[in-house]
Amino acid sequence: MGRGKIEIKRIENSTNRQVTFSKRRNGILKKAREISVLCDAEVGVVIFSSAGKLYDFCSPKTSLSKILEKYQTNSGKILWDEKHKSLSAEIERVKKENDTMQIELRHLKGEDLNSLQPKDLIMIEEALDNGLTNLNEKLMEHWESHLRNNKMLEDEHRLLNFKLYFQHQQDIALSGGMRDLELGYQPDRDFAAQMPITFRVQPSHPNLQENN
Amino acid sequence: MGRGKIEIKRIENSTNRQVTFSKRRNGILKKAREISVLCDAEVGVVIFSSAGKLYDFCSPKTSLSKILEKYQTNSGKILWDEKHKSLSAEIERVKKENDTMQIELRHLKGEDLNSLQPKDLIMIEEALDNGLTNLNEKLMEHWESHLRNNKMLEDEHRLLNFKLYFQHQQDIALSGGMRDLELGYQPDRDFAAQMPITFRVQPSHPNLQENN
DNA sequence: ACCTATTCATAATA
DNA sequence: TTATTATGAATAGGT
Repeated sequence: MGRGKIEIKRIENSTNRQVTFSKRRNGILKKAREISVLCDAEVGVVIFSSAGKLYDFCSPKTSLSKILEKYQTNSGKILWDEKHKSLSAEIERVKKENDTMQIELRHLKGEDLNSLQPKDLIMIEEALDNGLTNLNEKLMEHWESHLRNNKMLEDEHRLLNFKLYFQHQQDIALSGGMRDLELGYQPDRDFAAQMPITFRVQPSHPNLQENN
Repeated sequence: MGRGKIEIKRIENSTNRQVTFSKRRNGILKKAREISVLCDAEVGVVIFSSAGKLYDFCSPKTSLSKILEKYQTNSGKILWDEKHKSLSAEIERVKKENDTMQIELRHLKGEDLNSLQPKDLIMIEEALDNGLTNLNEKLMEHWESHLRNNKMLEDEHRLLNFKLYFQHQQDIALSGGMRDLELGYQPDRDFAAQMPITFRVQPSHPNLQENN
């Protein structure tokens, strides 16, 4: 097209090359715009001149990012930079770790045991036993601390009662009047109900039986 | 260019649209190739048809990756931003899941219990109990299957012995000779040592005591 | 897919 | 760079 046919090979004359680039570049970008409108296509064009100047087109209602993402999923080619690879690898790694833990958790909860050999089952059992031991130790600490606190409260309570009583007697002595003393220590009857299951003696926790 | 001028707007007739797409797509890709050769330009084109089919061109001696990397440094636009974000979010999500499981695992193993309240400890304990129950059930299955197999072997053994003995007696009867019968069933004395820890009766597994 | 009248893009030129 | 224009290329519509 033009005053003469040309061969498709590098234009040696730099000026001509530049002019041709300018014209054809516009031509391509125009065509890209047209096809995207006419045919409802998603188009992305990126052009660098030999001088390194950038020109680009992207069909409306989308973005180069989106087009390129689609390109990757569609072509299987990977356009990503190193950062992406490392991110993907990281995901892969963490997901694997996740799976391993998932399985271990299931096993500890007594699920998905069918594929395991007795040897493995016994290892899990030992882990569970161990966990229970540690757990009971910790619960015992809590319990003892609870008892200690309770004892302190009780002592304090008694002391207050004593003081009030003493005051009362003093009042009586001073005024000759008579009042009911309504205060008095009352143990918490609901306490047993708050006691953790662990400490209600039951056959499933012989260690605690021994500790009792 | 064609039998008539057309307006640049979406072609409603689907067949026409498809045909036009096909023609113009080829046109663009050809132009892209030509400008890259004629003008020594770097060109990348990605086109998706409305049906989602992918066509692309990339100038020789380079790659879409390289062109796009250059695009980013040159334009300042970050094509990967969205992808980056989604990947990072994915990592974040999976790592969080990981941490949760990590903590749960530790707790089940009786580690890092200091921050927990008795209520939480009891929940963990119930999970462990549950796990142990399931586990023991599974081990019991293995054990019983083991015993069954053993019984079958034993029965077979007895049968063989009986047959051999019978044969022996026949031989004696027939030959009048005398031979020692050296075969006989002997129980496996080491078997107890192979018995998994679970089944050796011990105070830590009262359920099994009951099952015995 | 092929045909071709027509429009469009552009090479040469200024 | 831009404008002009002759020419070849691209393609719309039809088969």
